[in-house]
Amino acid sequence: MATMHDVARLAQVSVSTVSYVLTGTRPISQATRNKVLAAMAELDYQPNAMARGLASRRSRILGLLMPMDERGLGATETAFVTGAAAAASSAGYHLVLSPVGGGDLDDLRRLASQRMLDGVVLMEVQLADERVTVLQETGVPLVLIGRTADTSTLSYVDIDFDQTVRQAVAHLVGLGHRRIVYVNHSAATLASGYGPALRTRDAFVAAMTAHGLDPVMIAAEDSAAGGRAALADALAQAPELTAVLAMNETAIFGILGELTNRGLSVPGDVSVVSMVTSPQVAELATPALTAMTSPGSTLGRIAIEALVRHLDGAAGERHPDGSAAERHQQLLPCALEVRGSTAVPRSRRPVGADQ
Amino acid sequence: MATMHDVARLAQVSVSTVSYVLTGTRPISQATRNKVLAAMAELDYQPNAMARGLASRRSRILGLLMPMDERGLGATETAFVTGAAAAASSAGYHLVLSPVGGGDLDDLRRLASQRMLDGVVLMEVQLADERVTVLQETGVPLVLIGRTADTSTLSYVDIDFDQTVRQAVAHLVGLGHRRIVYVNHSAATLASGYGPALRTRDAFVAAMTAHGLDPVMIAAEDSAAGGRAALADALAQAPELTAVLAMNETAIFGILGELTNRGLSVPGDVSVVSMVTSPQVAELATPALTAMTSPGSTLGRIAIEALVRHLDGAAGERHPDGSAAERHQQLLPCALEVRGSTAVPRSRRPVGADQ
DNA sequence: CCGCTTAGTCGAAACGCTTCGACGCGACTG
DNA sequence: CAGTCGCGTCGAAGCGTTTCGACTAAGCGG
Repeated sequence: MATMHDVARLAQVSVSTVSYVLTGTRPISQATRNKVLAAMAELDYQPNAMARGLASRRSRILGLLMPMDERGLGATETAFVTGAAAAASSAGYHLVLSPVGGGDLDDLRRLASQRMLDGVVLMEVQLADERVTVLQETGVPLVLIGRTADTSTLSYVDIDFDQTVRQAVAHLVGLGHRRIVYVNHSAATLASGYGPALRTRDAFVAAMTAHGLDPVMIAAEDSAAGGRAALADALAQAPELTAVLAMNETAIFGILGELTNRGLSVPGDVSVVSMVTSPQVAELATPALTAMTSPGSTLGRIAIEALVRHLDGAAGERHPDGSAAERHQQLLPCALEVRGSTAVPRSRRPVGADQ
Repeated sequence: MATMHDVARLAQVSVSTVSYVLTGTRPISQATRNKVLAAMAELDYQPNAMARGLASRRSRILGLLMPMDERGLGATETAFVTGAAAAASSAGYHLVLSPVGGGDLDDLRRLASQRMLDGVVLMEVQLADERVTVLQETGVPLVLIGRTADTSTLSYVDIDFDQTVRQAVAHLVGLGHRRIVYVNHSAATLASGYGPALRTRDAFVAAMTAHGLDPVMIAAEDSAAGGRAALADALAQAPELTAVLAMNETAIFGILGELTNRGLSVPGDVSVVSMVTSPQVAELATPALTAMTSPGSTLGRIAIEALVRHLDGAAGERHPDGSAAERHQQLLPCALEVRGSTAVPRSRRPVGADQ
């Protein structure tokens, strides 16, 4: 493994000159630069990341902290990751994913305070999230995907749930649906303060009320069985329903299965819209699902760009008022993609009327 | 940020003593150890990962290189990652995931040769995989998930596809099925040398032949539409089929949809077995799929353990014959989990006979 | 023609840790 | 009782960079 000394010796310049060629911190004449570059190529020189990190006090590594549960990562999350990785790479940073679970807060603290990460993007943020506190204590620059309850001091990028729900409801109402049921995540998830679940709930109530309609909501476990149970609940509470709006990407397959079991066709008898769903998953169903597609990779890119701007700009760009850091706060809506699972309701008669 | 010097001064010992307390490289008396520990606690000392890495020439970071395509990560891959992370953590290593795509071989080379990673686990290995070559050139210890064509010089852990297919076929044949169609990945995937696709294909031919049956195989695109097309193909080639064995986790939903469309019930008319599938995905279908469950987290754990053994044992444990490294090569079968999608065939008459 | 800036380069001091050789000392050994 | 050994500790030399101050030579306005 060649070091900078070797390069310097071969190019007959000092070590610092080699460093300047590499980092561009000071001007170097074209002739010298060429000599150095040639030496590097000849020795197949690669800078040692550790030494560089130690001396410069920055690792050029960004962490993406993603809780990995049994469910796996949907295409949405994957798009997010690839978007973030691409953005990091083009800004000259490496992106590493750390699969920190719920329990290992200590592990998280250690990772952050060992100065191995220049900055961190935190996914799946809860309204009250201990991880945010831990990370803030360590002083690592931080961008959230999602929002905590108090957003005032933090940078975040999140889906505009309000707008997304409003658009979904408008689509269904526009088709003529009046009786729409919203299937959310489980009661436990709601109780735990999962932002998307809470925000979409509120947005649904608001949107339906605005249309003069009655908002019916059901909580469903994140499983096919949960979806089946939720549909049963829904039909019990609102036998005349003609449309289902589902936030729960996992439960939706159970919902579809149960509809078939009960002899109800999609979209003939019941229209279904899936929220925050990737095209890939939407296409898995038969018929393919009309869905609100999440802006996954854009979200990832924006988060990283905000973080990098903060890091690279940290030098002198403070506000006139003396406030330390720029906050970046942004919401992106999901896009409506109409596929085969929504249609004009067959009739205004309650679907259960002929039973 | 407190440094080791601060700790040493506060504890009134030398810097090296503090280091020995931390690393356990040399014996330290209990009294001294306590003084040092107390000082660390008081200063909230955290060792600087970069300095440590520079001095010791090891980062205690392991890389998990996972290609992330649009499809997303299934529960199988997720289980793998969590298993690996847990194993790494309990061996005192950090595990970072790097979402290296196909194109960035240079990026990969840079990452590996900057001595930031002590070792690497490579996922989704192709039979002829350039990444393996690149990584071997850099001299980074390497464990594969999957196998290249020539396995002689490499460590790997992989699914025992032969055994898995044999077991799946045995299950169906045991129920009385004679006409079984195997739905593989796409022709393009096969042509690209994707090991699992090729190995299962060969294993299926062998298993069917052993039972005196005719192996019918269909390639399907990784999408629901691909699955629908594949089923149409299958019925054209073997109208009397009573069972489908599918390797393609994505296409399987299309297969199920198309069966329903054609008025064929599962498992009444056709039994379906999904290969290398997680319980979570299997439960999404209605009825839940009989599946060969992949040993995800075990696979991850074993891979990391092999890597760590290599790294920690690297000191003197060479073979008597002088060969440098121990190779770890292991295959794990998937476990058959019978759910609702398989049953005794309704009759021996071709399913298409009444058309 | 003189001082001043600026481009281009060098040498040396960090950065925060590990590790090696050395040393003092009490406990064995013969 | 001298010689050995191993435990516990120290000081110093790196590890491979970045970065800062200093120096030289050239360019320029007055």
